[in-house]
Amino acid sequence: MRYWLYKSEPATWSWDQQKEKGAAGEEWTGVRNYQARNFMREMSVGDRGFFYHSNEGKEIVGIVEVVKEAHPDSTADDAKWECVDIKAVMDVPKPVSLEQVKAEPKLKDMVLVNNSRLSVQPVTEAEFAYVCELAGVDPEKAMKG
DNA sequence: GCCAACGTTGGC
DNA sequence: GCCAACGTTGGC
Repeated sequence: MRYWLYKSEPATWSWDQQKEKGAAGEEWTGVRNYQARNFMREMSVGDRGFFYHSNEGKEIVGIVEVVKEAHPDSTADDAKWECVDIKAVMDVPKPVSLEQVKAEPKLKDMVLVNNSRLSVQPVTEAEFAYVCELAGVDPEKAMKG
């Protein structure tokens, strides 16, 4: 089991819209960055991740799970671009802001802080657990389902 | 709305 | 294969 973070501008694709898709989930389309695509290729069904609102909000608002591994992105002209399908698992009671993440010494190495332009990124198990605590989520539930 | 950081493109 | 020009992301 690995952990990830997905960024989305709420004006384009929000957490509410993600939740409306329910257990079937939805394709995480639109990634046009090789690093981000390569991370998606590494994902397995069941991997958990954070859903982050960029630009507006700038906070982690929910927990998602991979339901389908990497496959061609139907919105891309070029077959090289791929996406996974993810579903919403749970809200976080206390969204964790970028500001909070930056203020936490334990989270100083998060990609979110160090590479602000990467839209799909890995999160370590320790980081994931700690952010869960800040978010008011039981890490056991968030990490094991 | 600005701009820094970063990635990609394309001329040479 | 270098690197200048350009485009995009996303924090501020």
